[in-house]
Amino acid sequence: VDQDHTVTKRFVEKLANSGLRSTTQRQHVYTVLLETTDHPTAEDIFIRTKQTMPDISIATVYNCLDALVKCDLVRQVKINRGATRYCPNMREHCHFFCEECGKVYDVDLMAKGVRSLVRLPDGFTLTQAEVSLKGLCQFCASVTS
Amino acid sequence: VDQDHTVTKRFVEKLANSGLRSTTQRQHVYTVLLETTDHPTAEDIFIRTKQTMPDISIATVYNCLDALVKCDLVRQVKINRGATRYCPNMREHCHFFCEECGKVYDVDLMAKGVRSLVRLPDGFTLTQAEVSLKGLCQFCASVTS
DNA sequence: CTATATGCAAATAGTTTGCCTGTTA
DNA sequence: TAACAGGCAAACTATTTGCATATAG
Repeated sequence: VDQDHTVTKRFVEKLANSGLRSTTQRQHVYTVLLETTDHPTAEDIFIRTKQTMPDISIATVYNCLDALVKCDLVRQVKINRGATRYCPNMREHCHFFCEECGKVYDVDLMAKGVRSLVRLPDGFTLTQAEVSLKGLCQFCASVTS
Repeated sequence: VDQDHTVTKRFVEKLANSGLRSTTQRQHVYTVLLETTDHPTAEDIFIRTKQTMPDISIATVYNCLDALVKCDLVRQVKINRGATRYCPNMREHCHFFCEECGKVYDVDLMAKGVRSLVRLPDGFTLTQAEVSLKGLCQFCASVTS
């Protein structure tokens, strides 16, 4: 529908702003990400993207993800020592990692935002801030061990 | 000196609290970490630890780091898509990653702390919070490209 | 003593690279 | 029609595992 057209236009513009091109592969990868609620790894995204685009390669998935990160359509989420995860939600929020079940949850931040917390030394320039939390999710916490 | 004795005692206790043993290797790895100002990777730590303990293996370094993280003597720092880094500074602070030179800087947080920023959903239990920042350090920012 | 930790080497992720071909603006 | 992006396979880097031996409590 029309929403689709808008997304596509924004998509092309965002990429162009960073000197990057809109390609079929980048569109598919982004679509896959928008459909996820979990925070998939490059491998997860590769598998899901192959459903609509069987010939895509893992190297291209990495390339697409790098492009989407560079133009601020997607952000990387690093939590444990495993694979990097990706998140298409660019609104300010943070990630909660459950140490028991391994799930990653989006958690809202209070109004003031991350920047209010930090006093950068003179001359430092901030482009991105990320907050990540660890603990037990409501389900795992209730299973008192 | 006496400080040494104190550190060792705290070290043994911290490990014991988590049901872990104090070993020569864990002591050396921790000592190496305490001597660093940068935020070394497991590989960096391996190389430095070999200077005082030539027979240590990389698998043991990972084991030691996991043990030190588990008993809260050390924290992991994950920033880019490369190797995990380690930090022996457990006071509340965050990490600034310079996108140009790749250095990691410690940055203080304001008094309120990270927890004031976050409203966890009911039933969630928080054990650790980490803030990481990206941008340009004062040196790289001044070299306007 | 015995559970826990180490050393080694090989296995397994996770990510990047190079080179040639295809596609976008 | 350039410059940029994709496909493939191989290279590389980061981390984990299994098993025999050593060591801490």
